[in-house]
Amino acid sequence: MESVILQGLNPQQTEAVKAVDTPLLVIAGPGSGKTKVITHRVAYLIYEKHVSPFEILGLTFTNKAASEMNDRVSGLLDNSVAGVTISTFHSFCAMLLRRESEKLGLKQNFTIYDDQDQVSLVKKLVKQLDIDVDNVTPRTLLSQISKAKSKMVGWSTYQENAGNYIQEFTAKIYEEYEAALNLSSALDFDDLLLKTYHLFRDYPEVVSKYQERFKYVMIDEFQDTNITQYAISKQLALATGNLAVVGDPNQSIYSWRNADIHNILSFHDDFPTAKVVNLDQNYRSTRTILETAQNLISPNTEKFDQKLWTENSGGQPIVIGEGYNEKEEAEMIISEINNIVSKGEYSLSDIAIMYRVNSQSRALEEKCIKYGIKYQLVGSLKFYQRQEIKDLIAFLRLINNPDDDVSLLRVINVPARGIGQKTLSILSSFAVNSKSSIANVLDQVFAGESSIEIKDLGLTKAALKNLFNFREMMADFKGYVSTRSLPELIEIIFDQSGYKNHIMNESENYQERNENIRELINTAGYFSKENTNDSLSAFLESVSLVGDTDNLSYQGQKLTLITLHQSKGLEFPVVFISGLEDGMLPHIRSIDSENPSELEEERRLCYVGVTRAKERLYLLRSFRRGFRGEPSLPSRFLADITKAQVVSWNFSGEKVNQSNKYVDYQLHQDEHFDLGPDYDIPEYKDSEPKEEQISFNQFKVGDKVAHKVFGDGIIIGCKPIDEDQELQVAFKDGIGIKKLLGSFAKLEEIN
DNA sequence: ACACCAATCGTTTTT
DNA sequence: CGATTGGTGT
Repeated sequence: MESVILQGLNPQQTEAVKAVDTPLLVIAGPGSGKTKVITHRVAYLIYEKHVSPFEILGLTFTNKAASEMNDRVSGLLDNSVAGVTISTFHSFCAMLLRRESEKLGLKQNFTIYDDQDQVSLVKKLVKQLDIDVDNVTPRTLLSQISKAKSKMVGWSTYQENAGNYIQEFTAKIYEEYEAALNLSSALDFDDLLLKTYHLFRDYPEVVSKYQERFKYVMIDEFQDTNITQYAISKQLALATGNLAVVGDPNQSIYSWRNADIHNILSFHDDFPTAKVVNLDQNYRSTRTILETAQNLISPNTEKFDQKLWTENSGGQPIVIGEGYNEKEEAEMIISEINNIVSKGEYSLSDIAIMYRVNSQSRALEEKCIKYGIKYQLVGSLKFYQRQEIKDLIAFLRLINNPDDDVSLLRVINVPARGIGQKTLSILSSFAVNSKSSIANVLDQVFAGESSIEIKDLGLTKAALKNLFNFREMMADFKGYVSTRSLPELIEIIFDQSGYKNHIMNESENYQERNENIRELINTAGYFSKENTNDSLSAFLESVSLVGDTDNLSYQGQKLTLITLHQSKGLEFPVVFISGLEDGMLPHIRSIDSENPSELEEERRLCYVGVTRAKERLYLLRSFRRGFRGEPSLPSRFLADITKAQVVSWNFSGEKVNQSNKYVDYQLHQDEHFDLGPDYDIPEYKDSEPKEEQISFNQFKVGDKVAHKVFGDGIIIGCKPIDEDQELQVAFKDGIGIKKLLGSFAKLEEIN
């Protein structure tokens, strides 16, 4: 058995798999077989050490990672794995808190506030306090609060240590914010972790229960954990000392979300008996790419000493190119993709374009449309963040937890019910003063439960009537929870709340919004089918923690457009990184910051992108970017890539859409491109390129078409020529590949 | 209370 | 340049 489990593992991987009775730190370089080690280690525990699957806990940071680990483990273990707990930190904690809720005086059906909810709450609090502080936005306040929470600093401690006016203000908001969450029976993401920590700290019998249950704890992407998460891990693993953490400090790119790179860097100090395994053989990339990555990362000071190596061949040189502006840069990228795909060297699903900020995708998308290239934009507009979805979810949350004021305020006047700002601010301030939720105030007003005199509130008759109707409507909805299925319930709310009519009247994107709601109803249907606990509360939790129906999978032949952050954990044969300019990557904020570790993180971000590539890597930059269009310097990171590894894109100001000439890159000395610090801003020789018109071409690669003479065929190439397009079509029946001009060919699309 | 218009604003990454 | 905020008028 042992031989089977350890088969195909290299010595370091084997060492990591077999180290099961000691703290373990695995430094897993990119492409070093990390997932393999984790899954095989689980198998080893179960089959070799006869550990029950129930005693194994795997924690990850993202849902993607959790579900991937789940798939890999169950693939390896033939379903005998049933019982291994693999989940994200956040959902693990949420599960725990629901189970132990009464100990913390928490309602079991607490609501989880996401980013948007938090912002709207903080905005409301700022307004209530009526203090104006310049340059302090709700977002700034929230990020400070979140930072404190992820370091386990409560509001009172924060207040004691406040050293200036802004911090005092923040402390005040922090205090109010906590009170508001409490009143609404709501937890934010940080609370899920923090309350779990408190639970373990204050209830020894609880922590020992879970220590006994989970004797083997593994944490993936350990470099992304924050202080609280690490503290929880220690609480869990204290009894056995059996904590295995896997990660790569060089891929720590989430410090802005309070991940602490020191967790992994000083793990060995916390656990002096820990075995440290260094996975330094790379199986993913060509030697050139790997060496480039190494050169890129080596100036960093906060890192683990690791020298990656590979048995892979050298492969192609890295391609570096510059466009005049972002449009030209996009043109270079997309036409090159079109080129290598038409030549059959790669398919679209082999290729990814990565960038620092989401807004960079726009220029790329336009060119994709122009060339008829299918693409998928990873995670830009999150399904559950869309307005109509959030609105309907808010109704559901309110049914589940009437005290959830944020959700109430969100939907009480959507669609318009004549409950305006005046009314709401009266209710709100009354609720604050009486330390109760708004729903509670309404109960008191209409159910006559207490001393609140209607006239004392100063509400108009119309407002009262509208409030009464809203309350009745919510009560009706609540009645359906036990009698109808989840999808039916959503359908009823959609219809009877007037939301359906509401979005129909906004005919602009009625179709799209309606489809989104259909999608939500479908999702609810799937959820009911697949989960034994299909309660409303469970559904809402899955919505806020599991989030998107996992990135729509990689179906079909599509080019991937993705941010560098999101690319972590993925790999592609061909990778383009766009925007290698100072100010973009590294981002301007990290350059301006007096904290040098921010710059190091940008470097790691670039490193993550580079190490996604298996065979070919293109690094692109643009001379002018954005609407300001100011000239920019090449990214300082480029200076750390040696010229020996690089080939310049032979593009020197010619019109881009003429031919594929510039794709024919040849090694040449290029004065145009100087990696040194004395870089001169190049003069662009031609006049500003004309605005290209985006013509909506009829055909794209992959379309099936019929031709009068040649018969049926499939489009394999597609090159725009002015308003027209030159098509390469592979016809059936031995006719072969023909080049045709779109406007003359009279092709018909067939299915 | 609501709809529309103007001005402003601030530009990262997200469980 | 785009989205969001604020103010206006009905």
